[in-house]
Amino acid sequence: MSTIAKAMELLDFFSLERPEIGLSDFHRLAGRDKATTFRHLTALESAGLLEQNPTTRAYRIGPAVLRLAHMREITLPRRAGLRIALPRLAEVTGETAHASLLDATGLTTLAHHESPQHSARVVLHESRLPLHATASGIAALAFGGADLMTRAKGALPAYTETTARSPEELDAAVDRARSTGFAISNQTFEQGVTGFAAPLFDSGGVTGAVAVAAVSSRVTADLQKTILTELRQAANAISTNWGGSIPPALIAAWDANADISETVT
Amino acid sequence: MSTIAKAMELLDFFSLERPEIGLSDFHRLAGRDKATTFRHLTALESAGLLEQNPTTRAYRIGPAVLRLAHMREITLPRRAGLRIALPRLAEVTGETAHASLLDATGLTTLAHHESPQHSARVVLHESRLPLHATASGIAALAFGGADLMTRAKGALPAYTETTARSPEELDAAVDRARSTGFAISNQTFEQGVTGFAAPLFDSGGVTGAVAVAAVSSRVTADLQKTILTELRQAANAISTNWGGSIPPALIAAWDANADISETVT
DNA sequence: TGCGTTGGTTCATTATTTAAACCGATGGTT
DNA sequence: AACCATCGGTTTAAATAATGAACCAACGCA
Repeated sequence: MSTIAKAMELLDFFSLERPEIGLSDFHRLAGRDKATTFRHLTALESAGLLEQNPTTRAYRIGPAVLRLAHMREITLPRRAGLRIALPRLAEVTGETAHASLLDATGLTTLAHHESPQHSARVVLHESRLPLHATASGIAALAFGGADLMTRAKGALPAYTETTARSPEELDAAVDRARSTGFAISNQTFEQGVTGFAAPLFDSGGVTGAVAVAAVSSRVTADLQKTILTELRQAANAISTNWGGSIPPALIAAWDANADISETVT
Repeated sequence: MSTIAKAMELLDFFSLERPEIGLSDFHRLAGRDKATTFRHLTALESAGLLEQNPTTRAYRIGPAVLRLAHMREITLPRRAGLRIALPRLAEVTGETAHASLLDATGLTTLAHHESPQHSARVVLHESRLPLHATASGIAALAFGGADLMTRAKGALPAYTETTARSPEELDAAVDRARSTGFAISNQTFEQGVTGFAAPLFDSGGVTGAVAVAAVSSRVTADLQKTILTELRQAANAISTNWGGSIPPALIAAWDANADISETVT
């Protein structure tokens, strides 16, 4: 592994729950030598990707990422395309809608919108979504490249009792999504949450997914039909906005299943 | 120089004007070997900090920075503290207000607000501000550490005829800012723009600057007085919001110069 | 006092990075 | 159609930079 990759890995240890990490913690988390870890951290710091809390000396995300993120959003607007579609999706379905962006290792939540309709609604707290355990991930896998699939099969941690545990189970879920045009996950990532997702495309192919996270107990055949109809429209609108288009195979899958509305098992 | 630092440097070549850069361009810009550059780029890409435009194969900022920026903004809100102060500053002065964040190599614009009062107003198009040529930079230098100053003196590119060209000129400008509590730059970065700035503090010291960019021809003794008064209030409000406080030396400087209102030379 | 932390540093050993040359593909020119 | 420049990407011995065990100093605690 390159030293650059090793240094970058350190960034992955940050999360909303652990926004600041000290040298010794990094040393333990990464399982690398303390001196090595220290040099990596200072290198990242001098680039502005990290900074030290002046009182605790713990490391946290630095200001440079704000500049980079700003630049990306200006030159490659993604959030803008969600501003209409996502609130509508949340409002019409009465559930939580979110969109995420595909990268080398998984999905990153870009934006989400909660419906004010119900007091009980799904609240998202993870910004990184695993490919194998979420509807969004399955949707992306179903219409993404083969390399994505092999990477997804590399590790299959179980989040709930219904998470796909083997490559075969994952294949089955992905095949189902490919033939219906939607991924539906019944509490595979979080208890009590049923996910519905459709893939998103830009000019280069699959780049993410749009999804509805519904309270499982509220999902009826009717609601499911509404969600899927709306999801199809949202995926269309967002993909168009991103300079992509829905591939013929997906349109065919959607059309073939337009009237079928089997409820979640 | 560490290979990590070399790889990170590549990120600095991106700008709003140059949002996508190909391998050969990087090779030329960085002045490093093509194979080396390639390895750095792929390393950054696999970490998600970069991604390739699928059609042109050129590299651009990757989706991982969105996740990191999101996390930083959630756990260490900076923009939130500007939402009241910046619009007020723009409205009362009738000019463009902006705030920027200090990192290892310069200032990054965090947010800006233009006054609707005049049709002619300063429009910012640079997100990176040099320390030696902007009011914001001088303000940060005046109340920042010595290491910041040595770094600023490392390179002194001239943007206009009045940009500080020598370490001595820079020292003079910084000393002036230190004794008055404000940095005032007369067209040192862009023709026709006069900058007024005050430093911002968090719990660890100087972290940025708040500034007003005014159309030079409009600057009168009256307007300058208004700007400085408002700037002082804004710097106070924002620093407090960021968990910092104005150091006694700066309060003293402000108080000593409260009634003096020498116009820009 | 002594123990267990913390963040940070040193230096011989080792492994990775480096750069020149090379490759195939693409695109524009004559 | 042959040519030439340029593109992204790959291969090698040689050089440089990364590594990790041991070591500091400082802090908190009993």
